[in-house]
Amino acid sequence: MLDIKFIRQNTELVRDACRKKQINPEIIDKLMEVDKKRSELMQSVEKTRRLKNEANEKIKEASHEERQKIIEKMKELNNDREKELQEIEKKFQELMLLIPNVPDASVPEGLSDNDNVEVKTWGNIREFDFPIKDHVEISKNLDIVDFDRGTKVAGFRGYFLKNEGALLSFAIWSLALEKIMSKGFIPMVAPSLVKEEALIGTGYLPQSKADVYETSDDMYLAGTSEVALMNYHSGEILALEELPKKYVGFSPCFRTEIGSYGKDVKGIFRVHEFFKLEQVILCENSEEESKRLHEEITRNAEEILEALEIPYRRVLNSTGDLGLGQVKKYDLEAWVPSQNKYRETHSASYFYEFQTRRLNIKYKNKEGEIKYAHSLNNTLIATPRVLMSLLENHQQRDGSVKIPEALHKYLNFTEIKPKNE
RNA sequence: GGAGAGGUGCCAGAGUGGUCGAAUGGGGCACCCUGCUAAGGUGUUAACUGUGAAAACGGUUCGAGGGUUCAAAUCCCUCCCUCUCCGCCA
Repeated sequence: MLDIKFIRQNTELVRDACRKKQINPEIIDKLMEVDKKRSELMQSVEKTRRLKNEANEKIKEASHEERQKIIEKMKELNNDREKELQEIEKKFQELMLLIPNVPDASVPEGLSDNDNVEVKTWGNIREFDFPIKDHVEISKNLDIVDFDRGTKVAGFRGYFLKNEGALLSFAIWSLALEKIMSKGFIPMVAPSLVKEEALIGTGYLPQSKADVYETSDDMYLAGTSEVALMNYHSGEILALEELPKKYVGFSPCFRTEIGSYGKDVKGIFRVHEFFKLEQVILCENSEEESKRLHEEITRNAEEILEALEIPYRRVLNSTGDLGLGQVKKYDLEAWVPSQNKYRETHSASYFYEFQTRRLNIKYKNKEGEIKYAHSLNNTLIATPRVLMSLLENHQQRDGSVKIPEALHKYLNFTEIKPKNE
């Protein structure tokens, strides 16, 4: 959510943000109209309230007769405008939730992820001197993912990680957790089952209702632990000394993947249920600080991919690929040999006050003023998605897969051999 | 699932229609005092928001929403949340 004062003063800027994020800019006109009405009504209503309050003061000390007189007078004050104000207020809030944050000037304009700009690549893309297999085939041969029984049990996009596949996941989590904790992140195991307000606070609702599972008792299954972690401090005023607050949350993540029915139907790339370690940061209300930490959390994730020896690239997302609240976003994309392209595995973004306004997360600055904090988040590692790249990039001629050295200390094997050839 | 209790300021906790933005205690902050010294005293200590250049002056907020009333922390309704006991359960 933006500050209405900011919108009033920068109406054209926000209108432009709508255009860039492909939101109908008419919403701004509507908002300004409602805002004007709201201000007028508010002033009128407050005037009436003032009269009432003054009368109340008098009544306290008035004699019986005076009292009756005042009461009669007060009865005549009509309250129609109160109702009107309430209705306008409701409309106002609804609109405010739909107003997008303004993208950073450095964000390239575009319509979709096709317009994202590559800003960095890392690692050498392997030249295979044998016919390569995709991760589905590899994992079947190694008996580390069971898709058939996965769909039998869990339906479309269901899967079981099995044997070394299961162990590999634990090893990756351990590696990632160890690395991020050495940087002062506080480890959290976060709820996935959350209340509606938690999703509104983070900006997933009301916009993206279709992407989220709703339970039979009106709870929701969050698609990321960002939701719970951001809500962790909702309604709080933090001390300056505790900022930046750095959390790494672990949780199962649920996504309906509505709108991508035909995409990535095979394998573990796009599933309804996965696990993720997520970085979430609350920091001071400073653009420089947000930008600095944004680079930092992006690097943190890159270091994990590097430890896993997976070639990747960093892209700067175009305006069309930004969420409602995001100011700027980098995606990390890991190399997938069988598809001969990079595929998204991480998403690092910052929001300025967009989320903290909704969640009411503040802190007291040096001057003692209460400010909204800034928020950022990034994937640290998501499984099983990253396994796709890991398995394919490290596959060997004989069908086995070599385990990257960084994981050895968490496992009692250094390669996975085919079990049924 | 059954039964009960409760949601008030940074915390604890009083308050059952106007004298309550809210007693009292604790904590925080400021100043003072000092041979009862990990002590004593005095004062102070909410957030949001409107008009305004500012000073200032208003408005809102006692879980949320609605209602009764000239007037609601206090009465009524709905919802949410928390806790306790029993049951069930990893």
